[in-house]
Amino acid sequence: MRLSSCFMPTLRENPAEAQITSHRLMLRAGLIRQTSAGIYIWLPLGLRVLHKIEQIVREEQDRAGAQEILMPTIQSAELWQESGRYEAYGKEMLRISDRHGREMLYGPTNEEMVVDLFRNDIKSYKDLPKMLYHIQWKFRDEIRPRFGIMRGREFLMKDNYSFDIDAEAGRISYNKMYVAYLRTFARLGLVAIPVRADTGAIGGDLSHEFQILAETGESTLYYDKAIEKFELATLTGDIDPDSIEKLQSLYAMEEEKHDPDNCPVAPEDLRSAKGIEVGHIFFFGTKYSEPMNARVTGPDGKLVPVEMGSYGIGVSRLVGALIEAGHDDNGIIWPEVVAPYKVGLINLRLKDADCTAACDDLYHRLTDAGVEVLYDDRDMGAGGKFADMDLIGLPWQLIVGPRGLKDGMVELKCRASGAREQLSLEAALSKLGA
RNA sequence: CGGAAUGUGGCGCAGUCUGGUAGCGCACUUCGCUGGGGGUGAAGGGGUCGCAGGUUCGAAUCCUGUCAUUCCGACCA
Repeated sequence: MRLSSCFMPTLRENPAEAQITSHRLMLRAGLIRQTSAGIYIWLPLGLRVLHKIEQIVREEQDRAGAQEILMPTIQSAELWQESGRYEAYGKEMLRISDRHGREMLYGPTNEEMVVDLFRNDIKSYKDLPKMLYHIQWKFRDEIRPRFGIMRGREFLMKDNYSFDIDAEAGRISYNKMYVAYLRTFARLGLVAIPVRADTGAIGGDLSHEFQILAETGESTLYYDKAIEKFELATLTGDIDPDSIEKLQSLYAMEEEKHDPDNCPVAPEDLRSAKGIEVGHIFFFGTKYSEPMNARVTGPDGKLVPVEMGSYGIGVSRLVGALIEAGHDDNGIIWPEVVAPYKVGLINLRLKDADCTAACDDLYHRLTDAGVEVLYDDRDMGAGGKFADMDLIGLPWQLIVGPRGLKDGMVELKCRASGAREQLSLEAALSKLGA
C-alpha cells in the first residue's frame, strides 16, 4: 500500500479525551475514531490489526474442534424472557423495538440464541460433543465506557458455546478451550495468567479469567511463578489432561481475593503483576438448557438437559491490550503476527529519481513476494516520516535515501529493539523474506 | 447511578472573572529555499465560541435550561 493514497490520519498531539496509553496511541496512529461514548469507527490500519487478531483467534478455535457460525447482532426479546434474563440483565442491555412494536435487543451475548439453535436441531447424545462459536459485534450499555476500545459499549467478541452429555464431558470441553486460550494469547506474543474467577451474570460453578500482563493493567494479580513456565510449554504443543489439572490448581488471584497471610505460595515463588482481562471461560452446566428445555436423548433413552459452557475473548479489547503491552515513548510496537504491515518502506527523497526508482523497485519486489509493505511515498521531510513510522509501529522500517543509495546501501531498522543495519538492497530483500 | 470537570476552525489551547463583534501553535492551500528524526520564508483559506432560551444598545463572556464528552467509584470481553 502506498501511503500517499492511504487513509491514515495520524495526530501529532494527544487528543484531550484520551487518558490511557492505548487509547491515545490508537487515536494518534489513526487506528480508530470515536463517534460517541464507547463507540468507534475502525480505520484501515486498525481494521487490519483487528482482522489479524480475529484470524488467530479463529484458527485456535478451529484447532480445538469448534465450528464457526455467525449469529445476528439483533435478537428477539422472547428468548431472553424464556431464560429469565430479559429482566435480570437490566439497563446494560440495549432494548429496541421494530416497526411492529416487537421488543428486540442488540445482543450483549448469545447463550439464549445458541441454545435455541441447539434444541431445534440436536436431539441425541450421538451428536455430542459440539462447540459452536462466532465472532460478532456485541453491545453492552456500560454505565461508564472508558479507556477507548478497552471498555467500549460496542465491541467485537469471540464467543464459543460447548454442549456435552454430562458434566465430565463438559469439563473436557472446558479444558480444550482453556488450552486454546493459552495458545491464542501465546501466539499473539502475550503472557496470559488464568485466574480463577467468579461466574457473575453468566452463572455456573467453574470459571477462569485470562489476564494479559501489562504494566498499565487495571487489576493486580498474585500468582505462582510456576504458571509462567507452564505457559511456555503451550507454545510448542498440546497439554495433556494431567498437566491442565495441575496448571489449574496453581495459585492465581486478583488482589481483592488475595490474602497475604493465608497464601499457599511461598513468598519467593509468588509474583505480583498488573493484568488486563481479555478472556473469560465458564462452565455453567444446565443453567440455560434447563429453563429453555434443551435436552438430548441419552444412551439409556432418557432425556437429559445438555451440559454447557461459554467462552469469550474480547477481540477488539485485545488490540488495546497489545498496545498496552507493547509500546514506547514514540508509539506502538506491534508483534509481527498482528502488525498492519510487516515493513514500512521509507522513501526519504521522493524528488530524487534514483531514490524513488529504487524504492519503487523494492516495493514491487517485496509485494510480489507476498511481504506486506506500507510504502511511505509522501513528499515531505524525513522527520515526519520517521515519527509516523515509529508511531504506527510496523516491525521493520526499510529506510532508503540518496546518501546510502550512492553506495548501494539501505537501512533496515527493527522497531522493537531499535537496532539498525546497513545492507545492500539484495541483502535487505532477503532478510525481509523476498 | 453517586462525585468532579470540560465543550471556542481538523487537533492542542488562550480569551470568560472585569460584556464591545474571536486569537495563538500545529495541521491545510499556493509559491520558493531545503532535504537522514516533525526545517524555513512569503502569501492564503477555514470557526454565528455544543445547543436553546433570557438579560443588555451590544453576549464566547452574565443568568436559566438542555445535550455531549472526559475523569474518580460500583460492573464487565
